[in-house]
Amino acid sequence: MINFSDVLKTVRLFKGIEESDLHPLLSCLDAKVNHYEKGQTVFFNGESIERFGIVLSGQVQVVQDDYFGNRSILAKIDSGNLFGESFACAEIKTLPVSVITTAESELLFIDCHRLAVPCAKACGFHSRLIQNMLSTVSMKNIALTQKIEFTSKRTTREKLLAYLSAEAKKAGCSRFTIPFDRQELADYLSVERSAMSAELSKLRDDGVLKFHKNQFEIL
Amino acid sequence: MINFSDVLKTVRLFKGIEESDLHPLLSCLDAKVNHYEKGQTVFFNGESIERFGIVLSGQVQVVQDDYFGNRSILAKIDSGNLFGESFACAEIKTLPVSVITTAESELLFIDCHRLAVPCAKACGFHSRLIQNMLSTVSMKNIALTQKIEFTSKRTTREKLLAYLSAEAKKAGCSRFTIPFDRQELADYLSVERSAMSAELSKLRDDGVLKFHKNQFEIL
DNA sequence: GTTAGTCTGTTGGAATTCCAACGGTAGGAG
DNA sequence: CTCCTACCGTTGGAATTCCAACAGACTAAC
Repeated sequence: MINFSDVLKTVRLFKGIEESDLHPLLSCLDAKVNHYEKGQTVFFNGESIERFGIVLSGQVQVVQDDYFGNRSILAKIDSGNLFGESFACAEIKTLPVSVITTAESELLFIDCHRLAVPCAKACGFHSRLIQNMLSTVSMKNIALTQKIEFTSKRTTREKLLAYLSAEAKKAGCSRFTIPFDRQELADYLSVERSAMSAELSKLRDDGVLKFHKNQFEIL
Repeated sequence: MINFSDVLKTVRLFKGIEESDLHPLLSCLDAKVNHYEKGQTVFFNGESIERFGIVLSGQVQVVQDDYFGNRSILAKIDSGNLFGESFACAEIKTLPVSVITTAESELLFIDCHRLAVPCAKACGFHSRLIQNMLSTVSMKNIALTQKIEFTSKRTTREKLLAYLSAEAKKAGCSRFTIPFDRQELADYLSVERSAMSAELSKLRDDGVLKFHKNQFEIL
């Protein structure tokens, strides 16, 4: 295994684990690194996976083909991030998606069972790792639930207000900065950018909020 | 602890664990049962929780109040099901929701850390429990992701086709039965029931699908 | 059989969103 | 400075959805 420690440090799953402990941990987990060329398929639709992946370099995409053959991109996974962990952990029999590389990539694979079952040596990192894994999946869960709350509103105005008020609540302040530009926000809320811009202006004119670029204030 | 074994058997988190092993397991986890009257608050918005709950009898609701004070119901949790597990596992500092009882209830509480860290006795159920927990949270994750795929489509027609084709794929057959009535399906897809009904009829007239009640066939 | 209640499909007008196109502004490159 | 590009707001007509109301089919209770 080449030296990927600078990437591994940034992986949330390994948070709280000393850099010096990473190597023994990975061999304990029987982790394996594979090299992929651009455009290769990592996980095939329909197969059953027991390992999930971590992108060490390059990028992968999670894609889905529907009944009619239309392909849609569900996620782009960059260096330092996990993919397939939900499917591996949920012990899904047939993968409903495919994972393909969009660039030459180094990918690390870890067996979900190995992670969940304490090893014979009872190494001390294991419980930390398990907590991190649970935390990672749970946080994704919370983020997804929140997104659904926003997007399930019927009008653009309500979606915006739901999102912005949540951000204000999170910031604990009526003034806050959002991490999206307009196009990204529109995509996140599943609305049209121009219609959203118009609605933002309307909200401003109605005296509900002020904004400048990514800075917002609810009045 | 009174005899709740008939409920506990049905809890997914304990799948694969012998009924006779449940009692020692629960005491190993330091699980506690509390009684609540109807309308009591179990978890308060803003607090930090380390335990999640399992409904043994009665019902709880997960509710959220937005910036403007409007309350919305995020979930109704019946007997045998978990609540708060994502927040407890993700180690969220301030709970963004409240949990309240909608009926007189018996609730079981389990510490997330206790669950993730192998106990001193190294009891054999632990790794099974951890796998079940990971599996439970991951499955919820997958379900949420799928729902977002459907609802993020722009038109009712596309939402319907995305959902129905996914059901067909899941069933492995162009004929299948859905678990919703019309109103529930409309709520799930975040569209208007009547508009959805109209669109279903249009899809039938266009020769794309057939249906009778909850039975559908894609042509 | 009658009645009440629930579920589903239909319809028409009001409201909203989509879509494409355009203009303005800010920032970077040459 | 000028050109170029990216981002944002605006606008108007087309398309879609929402909303309320109603009618038919079915079920359960009496």
